[in-house]
Amino acid sequence: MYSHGWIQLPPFKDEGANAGFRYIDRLASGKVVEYSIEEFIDGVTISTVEQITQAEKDEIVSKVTWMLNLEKNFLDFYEIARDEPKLARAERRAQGRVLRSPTLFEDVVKTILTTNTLWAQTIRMTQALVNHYGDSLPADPARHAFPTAERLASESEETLRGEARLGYRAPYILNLAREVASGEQDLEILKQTSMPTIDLRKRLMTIKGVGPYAAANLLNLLGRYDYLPVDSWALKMVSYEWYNGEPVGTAEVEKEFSRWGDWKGLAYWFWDWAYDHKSSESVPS
DNA sequence: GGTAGACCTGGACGC
DNA sequence: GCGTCCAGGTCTACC
Repeated sequence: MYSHGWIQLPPFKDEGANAGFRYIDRLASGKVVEYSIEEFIDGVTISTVEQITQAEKDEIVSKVTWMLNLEKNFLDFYEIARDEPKLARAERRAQGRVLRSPTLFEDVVKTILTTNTLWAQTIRMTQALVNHYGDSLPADPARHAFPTAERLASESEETLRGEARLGYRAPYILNLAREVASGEQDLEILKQTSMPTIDLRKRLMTIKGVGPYAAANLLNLLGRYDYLPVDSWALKMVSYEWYNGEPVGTAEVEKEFSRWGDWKGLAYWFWDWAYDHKSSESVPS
């Protein structure tokens, strides 16, 4: 849940340590509900305030299973991580799962909003999209679900720039929304595809606004861990981990994690970075 | 296939 | 108060 920042992006709502999280969702029926997810013995519990049908219940269970990647087994990763002190805590903490949105459309939009900006801006832009274009939660109309592709597709680039302040990302988001809404782009099928990772990466990079970093981030979310989302943060971490703070490039990041093969992404994601420990004494935060 | 320059935004910083 | 820089990159034009 806390392994990356998604929990901070609406319509997720963090309920605090040991209290799980909430998510406002527009179901296939069009009904907008909020569900709470809490850890339970050997699993999670899901609860809603709203009255829902059996079909809606099944839909929510299916979505939460995807969001928490509950069907994934990480034993192979733990096996190779045990001998690496920097990863030894992963098994103890049951790490490996990375929170994701119910739809890949939402995760692609959010990933594009992480590029070339500060995290605070990513939160602000996501909040703006949700507030302006997401369907209201009937029980609390001030709160909203994530906007559908159809809703975003109906907006103009100027509106997305002016209202949501997406800047140059506005045409990327609009283009994606229109392709998904028209059926030209089927992102949901990519969740279960068996195509090789290299081909899936190429497919993701056909989306305007999705480059090497964004594609690798999305591949990790899709459970493909053989590419690294190398961004400025990764360069900084690797620099302080192995190069005494000297500037490094993508090649150095790739080199340091190459030995983890198909688990590269998870090794990177859950690495116990030296930078975190010494940041307060030697590195400006 | 590699590289330079432009791109929205808003907070931090220096003056 | 103002100008500059830059941040969890990507696209396009050009070579």
